[in-house]
Amino acid sequence: MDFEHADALNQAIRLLSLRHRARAATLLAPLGLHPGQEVLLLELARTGPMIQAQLSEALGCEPPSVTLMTRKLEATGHIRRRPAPSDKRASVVELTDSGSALADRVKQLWCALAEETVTGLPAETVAELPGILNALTGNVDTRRPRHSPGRRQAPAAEPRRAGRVDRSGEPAGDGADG
Amino acid sequence: MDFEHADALNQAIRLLSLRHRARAATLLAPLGLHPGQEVLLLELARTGPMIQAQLSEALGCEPPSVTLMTRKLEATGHIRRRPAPSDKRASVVELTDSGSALADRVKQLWCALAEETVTGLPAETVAELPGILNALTGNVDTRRPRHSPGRRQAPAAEPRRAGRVDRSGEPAGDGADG
DNA sequence: CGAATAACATTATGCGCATAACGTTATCCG
DNA sequence: CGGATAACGTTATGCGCATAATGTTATTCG
Repeated sequence: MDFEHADALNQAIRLLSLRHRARAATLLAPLGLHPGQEVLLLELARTGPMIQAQLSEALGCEPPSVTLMTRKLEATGHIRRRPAPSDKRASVVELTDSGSALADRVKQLWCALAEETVTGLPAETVAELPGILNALTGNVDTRRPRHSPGRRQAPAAEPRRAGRVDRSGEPAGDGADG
Repeated sequence: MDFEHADALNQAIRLLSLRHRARAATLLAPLGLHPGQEVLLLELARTGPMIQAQLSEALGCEPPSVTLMTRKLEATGHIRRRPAPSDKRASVVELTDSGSALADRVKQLWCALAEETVTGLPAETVAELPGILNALTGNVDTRRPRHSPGRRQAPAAEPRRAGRVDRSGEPAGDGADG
């Protein structure tokens, strides 16, 4: 691939990143949220309570990012953190009632954002987009090299399955052991 | 669009952003560069000396970002900043020799990154990607609303044309007046 | 001409990303 | 059992992004 084409592609990705994120920021601001926080709320809404390590895995970001985001969202009362019952290293994160309500609003603006993003594109293209983009992501994913199980992938598969924390709090312990 | 599809798309964009940028970071690190700085060097290499306002416009980011990046790249000797001859508000940014050499290396890794990104995708899809991604970007671009000339777009078109600074230094003044 | 407005670069601050390092807890294995 | 290793969350730091504010300079317009 020559430089012109390479540049066109990389720049296209970069600009989409910037603008999509900025647009999300605009939509999230009235909810008092910053880009990055919304996916954390959505993940908790989808999966239920989980420990922070599982969150960082699910979100595809590093633990310190989750630490800071959960700290802030806890401060605003949208999530709650409590020690995992059977693992003193871990803390379970869950949505509060206000957090659940907020997640519902995030879902709405998330739909609006996606619709806005694909406006004017053929339905066929729209349907293929997630797959294409995920393929690109897989190609450059240094955390999960292609065709390589990697150490990181094996643990990811297990905690995610066991990560669903029952309200009784007991499976949380098992999840943290995973 | 229902939430599931919207989520799939938004998450795909988000993850691509994170991973592509992280991969770029890995490739840029040996050159002592951080993601974001490379496009500044590439722009100067492509267009030649320009004032910072033009740079921020070309890169699609805000002026303070350019201020800090140019400051750092000047500190490492890769660019040079000098006052614009006919506008005391502006400063002209240009590559040094080491900056030009560095830009050449960035071009190489930029090609490698792009090739890595599209590995395994049909050539037809690859050819369409920049266009598709740019369409998405245009849809969510709050700085250049679709179908709206906008105040911002008018000035952008002019300085960019006149922004090409001749080595004589005189057109720079004209550019800054734009 | 001069007040009003706009442009330029900068500083301050906040944000989510990252890496590096750390202390505590849990697990593994000889 | 106990040393080695791994996992967890946290703190510190750096980075490019953003917005808000600022001071200086340039342009506009009555």
